[in-house]
Amino acid sequence: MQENSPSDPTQGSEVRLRSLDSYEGNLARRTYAALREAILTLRYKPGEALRKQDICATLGVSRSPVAEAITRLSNEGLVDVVPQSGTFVARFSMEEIREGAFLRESIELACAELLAEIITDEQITELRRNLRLQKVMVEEGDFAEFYRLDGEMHDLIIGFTGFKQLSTIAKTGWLHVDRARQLILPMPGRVAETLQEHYDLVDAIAARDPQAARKAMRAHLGQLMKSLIPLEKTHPELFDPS
Amino acid sequence: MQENSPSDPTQGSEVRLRSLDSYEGNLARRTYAALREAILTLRYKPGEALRKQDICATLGVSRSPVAEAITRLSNEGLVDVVPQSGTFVARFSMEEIREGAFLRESIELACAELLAEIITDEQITELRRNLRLQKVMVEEGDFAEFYRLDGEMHDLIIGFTGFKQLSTIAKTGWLHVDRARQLILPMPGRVAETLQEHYDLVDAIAARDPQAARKAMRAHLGQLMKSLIPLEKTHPELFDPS
DNA sequence: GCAATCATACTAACATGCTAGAATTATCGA
DNA sequence: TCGATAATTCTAGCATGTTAGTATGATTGC
Repeated sequence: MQENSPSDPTQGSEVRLRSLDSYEGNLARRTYAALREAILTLRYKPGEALRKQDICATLGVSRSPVAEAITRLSNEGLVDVVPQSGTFVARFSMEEIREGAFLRESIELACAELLAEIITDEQITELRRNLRLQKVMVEEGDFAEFYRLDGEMHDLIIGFTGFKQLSTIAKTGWLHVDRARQLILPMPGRVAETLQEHYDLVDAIAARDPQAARKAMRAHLGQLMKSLIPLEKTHPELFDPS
Repeated sequence: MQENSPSDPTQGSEVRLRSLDSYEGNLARRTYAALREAILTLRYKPGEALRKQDICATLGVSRSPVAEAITRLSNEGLVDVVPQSGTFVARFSMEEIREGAFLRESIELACAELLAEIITDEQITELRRNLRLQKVMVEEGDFAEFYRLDGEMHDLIIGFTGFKQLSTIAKTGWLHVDRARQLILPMPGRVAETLQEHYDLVDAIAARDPQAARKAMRAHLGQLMKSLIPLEKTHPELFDPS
């Protein structure tokens, strides 16, 4: 379990957290953001213990903001707090991943259906602009930027409904999916397929066809889940024993 | 704004919070539960300032658990924290209410659709048992118990999908709707209609008819929203200026 | 060598002191 | 009388001391 170099046991935690300057808000919020990013990018490994003292020392803050940050992470299910014992990065759970995908599907299906009635031409243009950028990134092989645009597109779709909080909720449920997705090496072929699925989805919305939008969204998320399921066998140590 | 009796300004806060013995978990969690209940039942009025000192004194705890509780309430949008100034019970916002209803509709539509394929006979029996109890409560005029059963039925529907967290998320979005619903005096006629809508919904699920289930769910939530919209005019002081 | 017990070193949880900033009130000036 | 300014009193946010419970490792008894 101990993966740090014996010669310098503190190094591991120092390099994993970005400086708080990178974030905004009060100390607690920034600490939360730093930890969250480190967990989602797997710089903190599932099952690993979270050492408050190290975190305090690394970030240069006291225990208060760290404690508040951990409380929030616990609410999101990214860490497990064991009373009087310790705090651990949550392991993956295929159950939670399925649930997060189902939640997002539920929300986006409803949004896509609603949008098919109310979407404006400008909004369609914005979606298509995003798609063009996605295409460029696929061609250039910049997968990181592609995934960022992917997330942005989903955000746009939800945001166009006019609801302000919905995107946050969809993303929170999506956290576990996103973390697991870090383990998948992006394969050019699959990424191209994903892009095509995005085209289908936007086309359906632009055509103001709710049924087609639903179908496209289902197919898209179904493909993603298909790529995640094998992870439980290839990385069993990162998953909840269940 | 000051509604307490001038002769005893502390009384107001004392009677509004139930003893922490009523809840379980650590102090912070119990404090959160007590405050949450008081806010949702409108014992704390929208717009009102939340006095930490009073809360500490009333519950007999220090500021730490109260601060953590308020942080969680802030995440849920039930209170607004103004830095270095104060914490206030969030006012109603028709926008948020609509959004909460949309979220719940999204989730339950997806659940109802899924259930139409996988629901078991025992689960249908359990839903029908709940409906019979609802009917009794309508006949006896026990609206509080009726609403409890209402919530339980929605929980059953979501729970039958096998997803564990979904119900929590649906409820969190529903918070604002539930709080606003406290303002509506239950009218026997409307409650009977609601019961009928519940029958329609369960019938559609039991008939394993996803389309009918969707339609019934839509109609049900649509009726509820219709009863909430007038509140903004009848209780403008409880709403966000927008 | 091995199991049970005890001491030590951790942790989360809670209490409390302190600080900077906002809001309110009181004071002053015209 | 009224407007501007200064003092007081709030608050959230942060730091830190304290406590109780857990896990680990050493020690003892056999």
